[in-house]
Amino acid sequence: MKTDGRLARMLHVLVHMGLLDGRETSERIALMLNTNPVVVRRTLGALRDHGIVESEGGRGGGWKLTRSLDQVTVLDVQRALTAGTILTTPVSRDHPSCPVERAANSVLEEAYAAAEKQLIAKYGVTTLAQIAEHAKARRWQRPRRETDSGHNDDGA
Amino acid sequence: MKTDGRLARMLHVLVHMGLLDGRETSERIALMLNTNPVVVRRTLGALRDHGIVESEGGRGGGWKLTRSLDQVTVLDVQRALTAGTILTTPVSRDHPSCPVERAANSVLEEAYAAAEKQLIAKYGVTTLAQIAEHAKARRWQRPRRETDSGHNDDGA
DNA sequence: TGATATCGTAACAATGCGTGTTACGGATAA
DNA sequence: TTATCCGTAACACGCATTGTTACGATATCA
Repeated sequence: MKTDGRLARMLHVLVHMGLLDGRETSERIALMLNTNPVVVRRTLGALRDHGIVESEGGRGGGWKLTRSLDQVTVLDVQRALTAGTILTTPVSRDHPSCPVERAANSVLEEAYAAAEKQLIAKYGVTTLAQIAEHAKARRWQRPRRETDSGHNDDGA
Repeated sequence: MKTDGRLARMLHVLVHMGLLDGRETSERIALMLNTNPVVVRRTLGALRDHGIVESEGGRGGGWKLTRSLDQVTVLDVQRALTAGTILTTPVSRDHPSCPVERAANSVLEEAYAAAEKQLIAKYGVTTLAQIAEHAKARRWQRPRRETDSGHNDDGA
């Protein structure tokens, strides 16, 4: 199953933006995410609509966080990306009036509701600042090699 | 995101098979699942490989449960369908050596691991017999209409 | 004013994976 | 020997994210 990589990408890049603390163009951000500027504008656009970042056009324009890293939770980003539920319950709709199918679906729905509740709880208490701290801790554990410029490409 | 409907379908049809308690052909099962026989054979084949059902070819052949409904859990079915994890953690792999990306991924992995643990716990204690009971209870709450033959089509 | 840098967005191809279909070979019972 | 059924290959389809190209709008700088 192909997963939706937007949340991970946004967490990644928002932390970078917070650490760099400046206005970044979609071009530079695309390099961080190993993709192209249009994808960046498309996805960051959703975050802008929810007040997490702001964008400015024209020369010298780009993207900037509207709050500090400790004031944005993973849940904020998730909600900005998709309105509804996070997990999609794998129900069947082959015979919607069949009591057996409904009973089977019920079990799955309950299980997924509980799982998602747990996800949301975790997302709600995790800030981007914590991710940044986590990243710094990792960096210290492994001494830097060559030029260490925040994000490095992986010889891909 | 398009979900994998196999688990729900298998739960649905296994309960029917347990209640009917006979050998069912992929053709008849396909009608229950509103699909075609090849899809049924394909999916039930995975369950057969894990000892949940058995199949027999030739005239009078078909599919049958190898155990009673109270001896098959939702987890058994899930495991038969997919070997690895149930949920797919939505990590990014844009710059695998970037500490920020790794830190973001870590958060997601932990959250999903906890959510999946909960799912598994629920799946492990839920048997097909319980689903069958649930279905009966529903049936009783709503008086039957017309001919009630286990599974009815939905005028689709 | 004109050149340049950036965003905003439409349009369309590529990708991945479960699903749907057709086809055909093998096996089993009447 | 014939009628069923399973087993499996092969290929098209649906659907959502991602990738790409293109072009218009806007803001800055000389």
